[in-house]
Amino acid sequence: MLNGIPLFGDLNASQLDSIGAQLAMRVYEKGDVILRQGDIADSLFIIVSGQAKVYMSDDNHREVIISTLSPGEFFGEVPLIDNEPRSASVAALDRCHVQSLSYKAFKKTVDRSPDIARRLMVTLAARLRHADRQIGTLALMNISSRVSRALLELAIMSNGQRVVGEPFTQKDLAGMVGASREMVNRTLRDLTEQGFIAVHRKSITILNENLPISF
Amino acid sequence: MLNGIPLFGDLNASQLDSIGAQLAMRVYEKGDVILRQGDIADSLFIIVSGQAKVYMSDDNHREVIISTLSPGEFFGEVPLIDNEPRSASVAALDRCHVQSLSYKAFKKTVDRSPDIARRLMVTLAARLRHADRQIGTLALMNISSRVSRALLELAIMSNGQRVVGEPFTQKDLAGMVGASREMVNRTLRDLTEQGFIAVHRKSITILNENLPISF
DNA sequence: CAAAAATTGTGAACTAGTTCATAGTTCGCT
DNA sequence: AGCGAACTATGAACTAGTTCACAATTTTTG
Repeated sequence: MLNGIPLFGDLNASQLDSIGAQLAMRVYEKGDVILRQGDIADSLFIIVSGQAKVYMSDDNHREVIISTLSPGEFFGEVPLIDNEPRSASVAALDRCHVQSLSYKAFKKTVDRSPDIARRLMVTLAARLRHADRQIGTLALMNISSRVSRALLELAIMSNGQRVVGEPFTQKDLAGMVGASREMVNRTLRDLTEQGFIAVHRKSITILNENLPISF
Repeated sequence: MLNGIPLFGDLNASQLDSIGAQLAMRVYEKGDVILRQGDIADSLFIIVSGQAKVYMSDDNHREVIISTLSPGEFFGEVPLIDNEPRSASVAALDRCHVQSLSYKAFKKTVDRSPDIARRLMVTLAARLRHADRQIGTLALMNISSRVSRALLELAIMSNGQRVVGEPFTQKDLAGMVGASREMVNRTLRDLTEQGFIAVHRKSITILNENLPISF
């Protein structure tokens, strides 16, 4: 969602080999924290399978989800650029296979393939756009519109229908739109009653693209 | 605030000359729109004097201020990277002198001085951190905390005191914290009564760094 | 300097959203 | 298959914040 460009997409075989030697693969179970806000950083991560959430939380267990990550996406790159501690935490939404690459190794790779620097920049730009839109949404829209917007953003095509499937719970949705879990529940009920969506088990199907988003 | 690194800080004289030839200076009066959300972009801007706001607005005249820009800072660079339309508008908060540089010319410059690409990236990273923090603030904190946070962020040292001066009105502050103007007014009154700040004319002095920011 | 425009200040009514409490469901596990 | 944990659902009481209305003050402009 954040960015469809695989970071090491079309390197040649020997380039991939030399990176491959530096990559370490790890498996995280649902709920496992992959990296933590405030930590000193020295590596970058790439999601191979599963999904993860980027989030910040406050003293009292409340949490905002800043974005979600899907296979092919990388994260943890910002401290590489500015040498500051990690600005958010990342945790697995379901079982994840994640590769890590030390900044040291990554910098070497960038030197060999300046095209990767460009991809990094395109990704940063996409994230910035996304974040700014989110700020606008939080500041200007009511909860029902924010939920609608989140659904449209999370939905993927499946059998010709837009569906928001696992691993997203109502609590996750609440974290994404900055609202209580109860309000998300009531909004989903209303959208269902109005025929915009259908909820089955853990998946939500969008029946009508024109979800009510009002300012 | 977003970034103190001047974009063309230490180019040599001939490099600066060749950019200089491409720069166009313009003056904008308070309130003038410098660029507009949705526009196709072909240039980058650098603030020489004055301050500007980056904002998004909805159908009904409500507006969120995403960030403010001070002399030395540049803006409008995101479409250069991803070729998408402008994601926000920028308007002058007071009289501004702004230089514009076409993407074409900028790209040429980047080729000559790869260090500029690095600075661009550092700025993007800073903006992303700032935006993410803002998302967290909007989603997790109450208005009084958001106002306190904004004051601390906007304050500059002046005669050994932290002061938020012109050109910020209560309406601007409201846009920055995603709240109504009235609530900002009431919060400022409360903070004054509690001895945290002092308001004189259009400037706010912070008397006690420990403004009440609670989650 | 006077009139107009913008900004600030505040009370009162309203409303969107939270929080709490509690029950019903589904999930995951041994 | 059965039990505990997590998730979903919903009503009711509460509260933070909005909106409206209007007055007072400050700033801008002819």
